[in-house]
Amino acid sequence: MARGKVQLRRIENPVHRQVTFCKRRAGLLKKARELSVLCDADIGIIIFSAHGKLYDLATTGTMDGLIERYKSASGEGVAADGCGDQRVDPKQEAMVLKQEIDLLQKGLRYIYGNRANEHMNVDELNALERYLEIWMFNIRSAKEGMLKAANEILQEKIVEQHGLIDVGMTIADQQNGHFSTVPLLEEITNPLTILSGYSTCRGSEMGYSF
Amino acid sequence: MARGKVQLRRIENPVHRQVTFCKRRAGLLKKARELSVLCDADIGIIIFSAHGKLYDLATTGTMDGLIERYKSASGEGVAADGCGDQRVDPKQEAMVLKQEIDLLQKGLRYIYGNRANEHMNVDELNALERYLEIWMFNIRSAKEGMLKAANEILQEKIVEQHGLIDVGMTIADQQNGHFSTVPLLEEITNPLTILSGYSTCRGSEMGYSF
DNA sequence: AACTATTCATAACT
DNA sequence: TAGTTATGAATAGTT
Repeated sequence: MARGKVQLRRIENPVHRQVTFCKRRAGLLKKARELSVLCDADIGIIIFSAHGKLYDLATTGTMDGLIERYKSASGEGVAADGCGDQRVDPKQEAMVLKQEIDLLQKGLRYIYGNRANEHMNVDELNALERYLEIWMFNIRSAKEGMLKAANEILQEKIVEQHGLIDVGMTIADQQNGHFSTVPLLEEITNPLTILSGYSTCRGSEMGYSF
Repeated sequence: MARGKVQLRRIENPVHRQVTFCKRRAGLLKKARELSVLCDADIGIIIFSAHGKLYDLATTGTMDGLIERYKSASGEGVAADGCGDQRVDPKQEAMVLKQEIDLLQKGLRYIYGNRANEHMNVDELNALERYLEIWMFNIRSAKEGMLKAANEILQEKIVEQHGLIDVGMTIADQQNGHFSTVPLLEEITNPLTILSGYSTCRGSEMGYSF
């Protein structure tokens, strides 16, 4: 690296070794966070110092979530795959879901809990923000779908009862919350698919008015 | 890096992203091996690519061994809180938090899971949306706070170094993610208090620019 | 896959 | 323990 090429062997001087450990550990975690953000990867790192102290990083959710995902992914092996690209393995999707929940719980603890015990860096905050934007988009889509369904039912009833077509718009109040029994939209495309790679999602930019 | 500074955000071009993923993944694993040898540390790395493919490294023994060690090492000492935040009844706040998490988990299952088994009515969707807006507001506030703190530090350094007051705005890059060690804002007013009853929260309306 | 111009990480030093 | 600097490494864009 600097001021002399490094030999790839254990540093004998304990002081030098400790200093190098701190610096390189920070560098390694930084690199991991960068890779995670740049390439949309989920990364977990576990480091035990020579004296047994634990340092860890999970770029997505929690380490436990990543470990579970690791166990299911590595257990199956690559061997008997056969069938080509099944786009979504339900098991892995469940793992991703768990990670998202973990991240959100961490965010909640951070926001409402004892802040001294929680540390979220900018990367984690950005990831959480991205999830929240996606979820909000879905929720608003769902509400809009319920509104449309309700209006269609209203239209049908009006046509039945009056024997003519209502030329005006029938708009149910979006805020009145009385559609509890209306079935939910059957298909809301998974935003992680259709929106993957988007960075900012505002309702107005999506053509919706909320 | 090289030939132009990299922006710390997801690489949009899939080809570039894939190439960078391969290069940086190799670099990360190399750094981990070096740290392990130089400083006598035991390191495990788990990487899931954006498409779910697993890459891993265990510098000592197996990943499973490291995971076991991680679980026993990290399992200790989350319990004793003691010094809580006295402004609100901790018990009640915990209940509220749990309810929020339950609602969010339900929302997640609805969005990503088997929709047939989940039923959310408009009231629940509205409540969830409100929570998401509040959380997003908090997240953005937190990010802005970190940005301000970073800028203050930069300002101090500039003043120190040049012995005069900088009249321009110093804006740190919000995306570079290098504020991990900046202490988080001590006070973010609880939005459930200040924002209760608000219906729509847009960054632009709050005077923030994201 | 190989090549560089650059930026980045860091070993030695303070 | 923290900050600076000279130098080696990593890598983004390119071929």
